[in-house]
Amino acid sequence: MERGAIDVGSLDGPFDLQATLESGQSYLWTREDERAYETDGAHGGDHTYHTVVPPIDGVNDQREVVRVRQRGGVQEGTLEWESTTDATPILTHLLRLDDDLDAILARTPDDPLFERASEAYEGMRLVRDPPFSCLVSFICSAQMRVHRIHGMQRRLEATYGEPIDFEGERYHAFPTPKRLAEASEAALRDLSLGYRAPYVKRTARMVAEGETRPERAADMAYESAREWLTRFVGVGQKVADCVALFSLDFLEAVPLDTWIRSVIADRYPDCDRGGYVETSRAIRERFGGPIAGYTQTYVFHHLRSGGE
DNA sequence: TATCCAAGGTAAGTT
DNA sequence: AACTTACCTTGGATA
Repeated sequence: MERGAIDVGSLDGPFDLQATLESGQSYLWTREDERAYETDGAHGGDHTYHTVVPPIDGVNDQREVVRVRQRGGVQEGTLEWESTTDATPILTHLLRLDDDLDAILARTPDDPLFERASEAYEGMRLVRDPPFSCLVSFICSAQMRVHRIHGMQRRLEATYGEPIDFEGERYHAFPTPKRLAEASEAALRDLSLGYRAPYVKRTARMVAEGETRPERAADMAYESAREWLTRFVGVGQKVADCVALFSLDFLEAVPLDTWIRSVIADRYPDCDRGGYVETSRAIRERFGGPIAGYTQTYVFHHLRSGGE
């Protein structure tokens, strides 16, 4: 067992672990003192979270357990971690601690809605989820509430994920493409995936059989990447944007979900161009171009947690 | 207590 | 290419 701490003050800009992990971006972490995230706008808490990380190119070369909590605030606090390995590079990768948040926020729009959102969730960062897990979790997100999406991922892990024992506890990795491809549709439905069950199975099979992998979109231009990602079953433009933004480093991606669409209708009607592609371009420009995805995530979380 | 409805959409079938 | 519709499940609202 290794343990360590990351000094938040050493980062470029603040960091809020709870706001980052409970803002509906990632469904791959579990809060230890809670069955499921309430996600009612919580931030600044000192809860402990854990995840099991798959091998990530240039970061770690085997599965690792990581537990982390934040102490002492979003400006000068520390991130205390325990892991099967040195978790500093892993956390830096997964939680985008390498982003210069001050510089990014300086590029967001001068807009009252965004001002309120960024004040309410100071230190919220985007995540950088592992691609396959991100893809599956957002396929599951269709027409589903946030805490239920989270529950589906936990059941997938418990049922099909490789177990790893750490400090007397048993953790489960996210299932491999092979395991999900081998699962029966009925078994996946038993985990309450509903009509998403065959989507997950077929997408997993595409990856397991080596046909293609979501990572391949990372080297493409943004709009090409989004279009390309829709080849996976259960992935349309919106889910493709989520994978682009929350996993593949396309910070310009703005997923057009029902919340953002209602914001567009209410506050930026000139950006509603009818189709996804054109509306996406317009709102991306309004939200800050290259960092529009950061703006989207603050606005989304703010609205979803009751702000207006 | 029973019923109804909508939830971070997508695929497949029509016009 | 643009427009409908069906699709699993279930917590929370309404009667």
